[in-house]
Amino acid sequence: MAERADARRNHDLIVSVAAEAFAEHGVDTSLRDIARRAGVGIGTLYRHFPTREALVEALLRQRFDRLRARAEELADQPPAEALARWLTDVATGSATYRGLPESVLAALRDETSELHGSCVAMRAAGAELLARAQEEGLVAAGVTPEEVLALAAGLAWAGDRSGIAVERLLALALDGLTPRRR
Amino acid sequence: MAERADARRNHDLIVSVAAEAFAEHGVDTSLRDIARRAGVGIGTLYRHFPTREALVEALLRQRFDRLRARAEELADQPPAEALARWLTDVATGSATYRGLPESVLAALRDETSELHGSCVAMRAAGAELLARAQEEGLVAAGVTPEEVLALAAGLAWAGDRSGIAVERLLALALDGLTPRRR
DNA sequence: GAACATACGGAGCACTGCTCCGCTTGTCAA
DNA sequence: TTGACAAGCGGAGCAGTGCTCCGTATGTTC
Repeated sequence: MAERADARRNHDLIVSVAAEAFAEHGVDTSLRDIARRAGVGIGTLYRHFPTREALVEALLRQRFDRLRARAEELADQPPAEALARWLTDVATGSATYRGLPESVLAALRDETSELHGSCVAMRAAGAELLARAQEEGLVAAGVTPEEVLALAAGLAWAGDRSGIAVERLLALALDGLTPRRR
Repeated sequence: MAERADARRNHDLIVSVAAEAFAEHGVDTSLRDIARRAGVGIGTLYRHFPTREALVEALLRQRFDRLRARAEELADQPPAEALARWLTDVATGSATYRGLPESVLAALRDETSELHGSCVAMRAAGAELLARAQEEGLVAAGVTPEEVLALAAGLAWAGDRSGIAVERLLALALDGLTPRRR
């Protein structure tokens, strides 16, 4: 028996309402509230998304895919600029929903997560940019993609909490707070 | 009428149990649980600390005071090292309780907070270190104390979530990810 | 030892995440 | 068209949360 039409309709409805609610109140929004706003029962919401993470994942996957695509777009630009631009996109994009940076780091670590795959693909694309910058000596050799992503996520988090622009914090970290003695 | 002995006893008991519980499960630990572990009723806990923030504040104030003192200790060291050491202390100290970096940034912003005073004092002491580093051209002129603190808090947060050492992330930010073209 | 302000404890309210299950409803074969 | 039935729906219900309120107990003072 094929997928029922009402099920698909509800699925999409919940996703779109959740996107709105998350953007408005962060990823900790009450799921009951989302169900209410979508006009479905709480049971229906849980049928489609057994955990809150599952719902976040549905919204996060496309974000990861977009960031991967973005990294590939930037491949033909000068390494330093490409890396800086990409990290800015990562950080500012993470500020869409309050609580999202946490999900990003969680998805990277949790290998059983549905998201892990697309998250790893994104990281790999970013790693490419990082490697190119390192080849040209623009970034220290020992720096790993994980470190760079953690840095970006942390600054996205801090920007949200402090009211300081994420771009500013990222610029400080990229240029180095303390200029090199020369 | 003087303060009752049982009240003072309970107050101190709750604080010490809370410190333990926060260190173990983060600042979002159930307050009912803390009351239970302290052997007092939930009402008693709320009588002493009307909000969760009040309880966090009681634990945070001494931390701020210590960081202020630490900044003053470091005053006679070379500016760059002094700033780096102090920020390391800020960041690693923030990792004591999960959720603490958030409280730090919140206390800085919320001027009505009980904590605001000691938090501002700490910031001022840190600002001194920053200013000295800037005078010697070791840090770019436009960088503000708020930005530096937000950076440290964000990296403390990211370190906790990513499993990467806070010191490592801070070192990346201080040295600059992208070495200067010269 | 009496009087009384002060502090205590927990029942209770409105909320949360999540489960479970009786009742609909969409779908497809007859 | 109609019947059968899997699939999906909705919400009552459970255990937990933060927080309030108030009758009861207790430390303190005269």
